[in-house]
Amino acid sequence: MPTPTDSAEEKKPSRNFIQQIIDADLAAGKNDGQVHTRFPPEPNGYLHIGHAKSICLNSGLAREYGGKFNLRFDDTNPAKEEQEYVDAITDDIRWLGADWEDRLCFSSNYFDQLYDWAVQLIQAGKAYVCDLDAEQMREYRGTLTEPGRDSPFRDRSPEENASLFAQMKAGDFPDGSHTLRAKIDMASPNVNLRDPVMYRIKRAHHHRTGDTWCIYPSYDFTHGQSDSIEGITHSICTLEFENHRPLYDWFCESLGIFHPQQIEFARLNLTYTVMSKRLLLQLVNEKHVDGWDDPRMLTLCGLRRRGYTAASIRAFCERIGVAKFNSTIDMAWLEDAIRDDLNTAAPRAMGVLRPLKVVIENYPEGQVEQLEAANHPQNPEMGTRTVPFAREIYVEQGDFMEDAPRKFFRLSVGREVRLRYAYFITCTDVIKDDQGNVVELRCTYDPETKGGNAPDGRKVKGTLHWVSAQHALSAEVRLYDYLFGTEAPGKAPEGGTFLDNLNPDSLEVLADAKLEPSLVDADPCSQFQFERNGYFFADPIDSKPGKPIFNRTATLRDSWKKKR
RNA sequence: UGGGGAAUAGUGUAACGGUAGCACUACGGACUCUGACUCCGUCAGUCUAGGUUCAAAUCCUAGUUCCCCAGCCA
Repeated sequence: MPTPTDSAEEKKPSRNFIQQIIDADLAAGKNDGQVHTRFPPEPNGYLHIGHAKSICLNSGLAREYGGKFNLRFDDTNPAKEEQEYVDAITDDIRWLGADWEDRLCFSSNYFDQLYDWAVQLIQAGKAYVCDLDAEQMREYRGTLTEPGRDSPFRDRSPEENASLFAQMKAGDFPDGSHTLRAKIDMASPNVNLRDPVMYRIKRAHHHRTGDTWCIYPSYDFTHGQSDSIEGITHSICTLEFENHRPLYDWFCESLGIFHPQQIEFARLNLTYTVMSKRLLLQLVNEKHVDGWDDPRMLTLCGLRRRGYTAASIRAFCERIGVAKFNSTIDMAWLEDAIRDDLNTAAPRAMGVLRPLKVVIENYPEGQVEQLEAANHPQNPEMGTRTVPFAREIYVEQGDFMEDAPRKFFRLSVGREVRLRYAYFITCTDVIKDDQGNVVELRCTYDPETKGGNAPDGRKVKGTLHWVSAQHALSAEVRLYDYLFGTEAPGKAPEGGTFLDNLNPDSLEVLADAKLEPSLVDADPCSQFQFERNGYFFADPIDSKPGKPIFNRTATLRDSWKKKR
């Protein structure tokens, strides 16, 4: 008789469509059973969460199938590419945890081979040098609904083309004056096949090849062959390259070289953010954020500085799945991933973000007690620490309310609450300034409740975090919120730009939060849950010894806030 | 009015002719020295219209909607 356990075991883990294709390839004996993937960034910007999806997909597949994963920079446009980006990208990928072993590759390493292949196509009558300038070429290309016209230079002889191409390489022509084009079909309904450019003349300093070349291969003439050279079995890319696949096929077949299988998937979109390199660059250049690693940016370095762990980003990429549907993932998924990770990993501490002083009138003046607190209530192995308690403490301003509703389980005159790991206290009086603002609370404590339990068995509904006033560490704490205030910020409002969608409250700096003294030694990059507040990350750049600065990674869920 | 893709709860993603499942969100409840975590529950879905079949998300036909392509960018 089947038990529930039996039926649960029968459920197979679901396979995404790429895994299904690879399963089928392996079953058919393709590629000698090998799986080899790659991540091919252009070093012209920083990596963001969308790239993480691709990195996790590609490196994850290689790991799953016992295959290999390459990192290859597609660096064919020296005008936009820089070593700085190469360094930042390799750092980010390493941090994310993808391992390319000794296979750090560059398309620019294949420039000689690519040149030879171009000559091969010329000799085969499949490529020609064209004298049309950029504007003329556009006119000849036709439109989406009308075929293009053949270039007047299309029928040059292989000998003439070879000689002209050699001259291009030798620097005999000015930039933009000539191109090498594939001779395919100017009437093709697929515009990518209307004699695409293979080489252009561009006198620019390349970050790796320097000034060796004045002609550079186009991406289309480089990408597929680079995959081929590296023996990439499954060339996984985003949907917009689907239209290019016939062109890559044409190059591989015309050249008679190994033919990787290209598979396209939908890129990641997230609510409340923009993902395009252009817009991210604009945010940085116009200083709407503090740089590429601003914790509000969904760049990998920004997320890292916000306190997101690599494991949480990997888990996120795993959960969102892979498909061909253009989807937009709710930002809540990202937050869920980091909360999930940090909930088990982060030690707890007490920090009062918006302090309100409390004087415990019946507590002896000058007395200090060292109380024991658990570093992680669900995980005793993380040990305990000591927190000092004294007559004057700080609590959170939001933990007091004058005319409190019944469901408010915190402080109000006459109400009793527990101070975590300390005592029960009862509020007796409120002190206000001239404007009527609450500036101080007067309370009494019950000495019998030391440690947080009442011998008479009475219960309190609320437990508050607190910090001893005289022992408190004053620290800067940065509260981050969504950079944009609208779900689809890429869509500019009528007559405006996406910048109009920026959230003016995305950063709040608290100059004088009061933290428990043990945090004075917090190492840069260490992470804590400030109980009842959220997860915080000691900023690696601005923190100084004895003066940590904390970035809020994520808030805790707050069902009380929702009720109100 | 060219070509290439895609449509399953609010958001994602499974089911590959045989009980539409899972996760996130939302909303209830239990538990709680974190209004956290955890646990339990509720709401909610096959783009439309025909057809084939004992049986259709799945196969066929016709439509609808959305995305991509006219860089010497990638």
